[in-house]
Amino acid sequence: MDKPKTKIDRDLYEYWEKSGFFKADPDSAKTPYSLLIPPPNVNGPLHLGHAMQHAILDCLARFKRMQGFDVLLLPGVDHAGILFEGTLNKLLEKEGLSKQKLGREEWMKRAWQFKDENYQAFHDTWKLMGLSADWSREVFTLEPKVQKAVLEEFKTFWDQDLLYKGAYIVQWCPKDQTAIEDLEMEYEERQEKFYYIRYKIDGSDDFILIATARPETIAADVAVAIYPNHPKFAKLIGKMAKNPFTATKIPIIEDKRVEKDFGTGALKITPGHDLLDYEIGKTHKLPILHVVSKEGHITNLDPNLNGLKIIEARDKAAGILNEKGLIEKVEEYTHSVPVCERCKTTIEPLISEEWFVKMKPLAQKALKNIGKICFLPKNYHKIISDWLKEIHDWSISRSLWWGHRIPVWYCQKCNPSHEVGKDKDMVISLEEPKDPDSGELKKCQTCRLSRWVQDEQVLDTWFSSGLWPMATLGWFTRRSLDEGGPNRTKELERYYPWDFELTAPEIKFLWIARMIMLGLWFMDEIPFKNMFFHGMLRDLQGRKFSKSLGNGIDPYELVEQWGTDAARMALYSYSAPGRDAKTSRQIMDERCKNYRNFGTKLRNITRFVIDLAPEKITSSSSTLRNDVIASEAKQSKHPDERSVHNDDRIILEQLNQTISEVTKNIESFNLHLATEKLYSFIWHDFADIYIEDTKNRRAQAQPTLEHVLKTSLQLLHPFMPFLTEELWLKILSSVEGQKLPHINESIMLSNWPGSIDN
RNA sequence: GGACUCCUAGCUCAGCUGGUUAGAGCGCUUCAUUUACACUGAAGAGGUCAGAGGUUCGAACCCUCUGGAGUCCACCA
Repeated sequence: MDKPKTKIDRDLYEYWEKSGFFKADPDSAKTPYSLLIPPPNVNGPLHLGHAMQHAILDCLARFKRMQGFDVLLLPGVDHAGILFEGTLNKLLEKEGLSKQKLGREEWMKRAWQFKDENYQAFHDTWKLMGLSADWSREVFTLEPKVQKAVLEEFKTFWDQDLLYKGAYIVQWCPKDQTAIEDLEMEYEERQEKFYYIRYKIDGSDDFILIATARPETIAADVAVAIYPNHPKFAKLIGKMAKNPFTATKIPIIEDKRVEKDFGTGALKITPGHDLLDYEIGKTHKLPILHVVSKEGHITNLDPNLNGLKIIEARDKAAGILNEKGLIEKVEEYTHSVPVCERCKTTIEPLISEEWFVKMKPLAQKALKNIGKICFLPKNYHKIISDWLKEIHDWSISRSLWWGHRIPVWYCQKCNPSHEVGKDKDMVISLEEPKDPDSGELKKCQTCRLSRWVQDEQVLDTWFSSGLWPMATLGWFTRRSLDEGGPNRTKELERYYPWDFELTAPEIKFLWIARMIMLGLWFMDEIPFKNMFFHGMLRDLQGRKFSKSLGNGIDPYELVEQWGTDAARMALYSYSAPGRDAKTSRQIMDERCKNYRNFGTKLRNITRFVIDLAPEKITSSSSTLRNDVIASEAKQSKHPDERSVHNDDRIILEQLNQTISEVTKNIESFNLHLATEKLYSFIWHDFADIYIEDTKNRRAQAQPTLEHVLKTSLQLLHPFMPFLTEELWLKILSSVEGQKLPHINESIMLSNWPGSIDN
């Protein structure tokens, strides 16, 4: 029974799209209003959160269009580097395949295939939701347009000395085989053993007691550090301790970063595998040893543990120490262990060659200007500012295949170790570097050969996503970089900064803060005027929806069962800015059902008002039609002043109040309040009271009935686009007896109702 | 350790800058019985707005404290 309705929705969508109603027009004389769709990650299907985002964006877009703005609702998709690669590799694993087995070329083929599948699914869902986006401007983050923007970003950073490459300690995910940044980690509470180990003092029977959770890394210990003036250990300063595994002499040093009350107050220093140790090692100019490989195995630095996985090595190391009588005691303790946010693998801090961006100057500029952005809820201003104040350098390289490959080429002969610097044999370029004049391959200035190899790594996803507000509008696509032509497209001039952007709070730093910094840095202007953080939908126990928990709610199923409009309305009821909400399939069904019923009510109202109109007022229908077509907002004039019944006056007053309240609430992004008002006005004020009261004076009330109905449809259209359009066209065709909609009669083109000035 | 948010009817949630008897949906009770609409209508029960104190003529809303739930950031040798 719902099938034909879905069919009508699809037809309507096609009608809108073909008529070009979704398209922005940069040449228009209208005031622009721009909304940027946060690009969903192309690694999996859209979920309820996406559906809510799309419902909100679409509502605002439709509202602004009706208000007479030139609306740009720009869609796009993110390649989602590490996330996508992880998902695909898991799929390949099931087929018995892997990255290594396939090789880069074949793997990339599969990757693009997988991307296309998801992409198609996105489009289906978007259209099903009624998203009125300008499809002609859709952007994918790996397309040439974005590549050029990314190149520009990279090159500019390089020229400004904000970019560096080097071997530093990083958070390494052994499963994904790449460095990740702090924001991509989370912590898991684990119960582990805490070993108290004796490090012998060289040339004495004395020892220094050290507490550690990682005995397997002892071979890479290069010092023992105590906090300054430790009452028990201070006398040992200047002496050497002996590494329990390698018997190497290691110095005992003082450093105030050691906590006196943690463990024994003495810390083993392993600069190769711990962030704090790395810092302390740097200060004291200690060597760096590697005992954990990028695969998460012990290296040959420790012959006893060589090749073992971390966990195995830990037990064995403890065993060996125990045999040597070096373990004083073992405690059980719980602490949080950093894991990869994506694959939950334990992170191994280790030294790796990576690229970094110096963020201080960008953050400072952002801090100066962040006040120009209107955040909803407004406390996000503080949250993001606080983070910006504490910013550290951004590690932007990832050892993946899926993403923007770092646009740096090294001379194979002169720069085999891929060193980086103004005086090194390297070139920044998307393609194999060419000479701009001859078009031939560029020659290395040292060896005059043209054998270039590109950097193996790709850029962090957010390096490109951070440019989203600019790249989508053609930032730096108008000129090649060497030409110096205008870098601002018409679109960029017109639609940047964006009027509205929204997102889930979980990517406020990864994405939003980056966009703010990059936008200000490159455009000298904030990227968006209104930044809306919606709440997170959670299950009834307050957990996030996730595939692994299997507690997700498929928006597609809701739409199938209750219709798009009903599903949208249910989502608006959860859209209060920044408010998390608990829900379940059952609760979503209840709400959807309620709004499905509301839709039916509206359908019945229309049947009553239009289909069952009294015969004698056929003549007034032409008035209605003119009214509808002209539809000047201010012209929602009220019908026939002379015969105003008191009930008419009341309903028109209520209508007026509804208009101003709904308008105000949409403008302040309180969609949940707008829908609530419309619901109670249409159902209770209009249907239950007014319509009932007009039954004994139907003919007299008919013009008011039609007027209120028509205006209600308009007010409701941004929220329930399909039903309102269907009924709107029905009203028109009932007047002229036509069946098919004529262009320019869509409710989308009607003007937003204004309240009548009394 | 630092920051933020929340606790309102059985359930899920609204309640703008403090202002008359605190709202919605679902659920519940009673009635109406084919009405444009049963995907309905009418009537109703149900809340000392987490607790305590304070400011105020007046507090669900502002301040302080306590309790509970959750999120984020930092850290856990």
